[in-house]
Amino acid sequence: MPVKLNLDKLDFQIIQEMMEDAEISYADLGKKLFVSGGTIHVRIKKLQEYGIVKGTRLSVDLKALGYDVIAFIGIFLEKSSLYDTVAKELKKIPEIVRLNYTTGNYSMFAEIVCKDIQQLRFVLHDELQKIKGIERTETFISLEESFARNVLVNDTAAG
Amino acid sequence: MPVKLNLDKLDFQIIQEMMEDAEISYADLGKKLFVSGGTIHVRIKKLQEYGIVKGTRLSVDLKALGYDVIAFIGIFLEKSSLYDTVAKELKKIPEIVRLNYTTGNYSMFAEIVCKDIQQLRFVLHDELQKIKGIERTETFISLEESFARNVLVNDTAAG
DNA sequence: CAAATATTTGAATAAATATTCAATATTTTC
DNA sequence: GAAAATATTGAATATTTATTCAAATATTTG
Repeated sequence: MPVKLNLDKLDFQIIQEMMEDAEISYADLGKKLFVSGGTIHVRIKKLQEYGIVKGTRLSVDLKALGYDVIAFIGIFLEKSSLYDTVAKELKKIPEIVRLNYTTGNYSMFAEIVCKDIQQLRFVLHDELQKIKGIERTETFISLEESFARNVLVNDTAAG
Repeated sequence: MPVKLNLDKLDFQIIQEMMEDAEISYADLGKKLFVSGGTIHVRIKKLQEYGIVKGTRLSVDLKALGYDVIAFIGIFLEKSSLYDTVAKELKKIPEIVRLNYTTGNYSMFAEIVCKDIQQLRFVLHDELQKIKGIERTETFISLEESFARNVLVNDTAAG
């Protein structure tokens, strides 16, 4: 059972700012939000205790590293009861970075990151086809990412 | 023109580790990767100069904040030339956190994060429908996220 | 509205950690 | 394979920044 959350505007502002840039110091963030560094400290400690804040991650330019190809894959299963076993197999493919069980047309929805179309072709054709229970797949290759951002967090009806 | 990258195994190991946890100190990361803290320092400086490393982001438990509903939206446009104007309109909707221009069935592919089904309904029905140029949409609500992780980076045919 | 409780402030301090750098080791070049 | 160039080491240092805490403020409660 989660602790009853009682977050105010400042908590959400801290989260929003640090989702963009976690390197900012408590003092500087305090200046930005018109409170003292001590208050930022107390709030972040609270957010960590609540389990809302779960550390920081390095932001990396994957394109610059050569990971140019992003695609989405809609997956049709032979039987939806096969979800767990197929998910387990998909997890073994490192190029697949995300998998969701979805309503609608597809049984599951995957995101894949590759270095080039050859690698994508290999995963789709050689690896996915081997997995028992997948009926067929539909691939949507991203030609351009228009934007990717964080959700705007606030306290309307939260917690 | 990007600087010719010359990244070795250690660079990729540093990136991989810090994509999971950016709070680790140079000394500790050095221990983990069997080099000195000084070497980690030099490598990270290089990665920053290359523009590969772009700061750190706070990792937040959105579910705990009440953002329970994730959905994917396939969007059909009346004419694919309308992409830019529609993208601009979609960017104004804060619940839409990501938009890709894709090959395949749909013209564009969006991801949306909401607090509840009511909010999702509102965005789909009241906001998306208002946008000129959208023919129709297909929504896939995530019932479960099986996994979400970073791609495995390495130097095969990189940079 | 007074008392009790909780929160914020801001400066002092402690702690952590990035940075520096001479010595050493490794790799590359000719 | 010797010389030159480059990279690593690891300890010393400087710097940053989290942490602490008493006083001041603000908020809640009966």
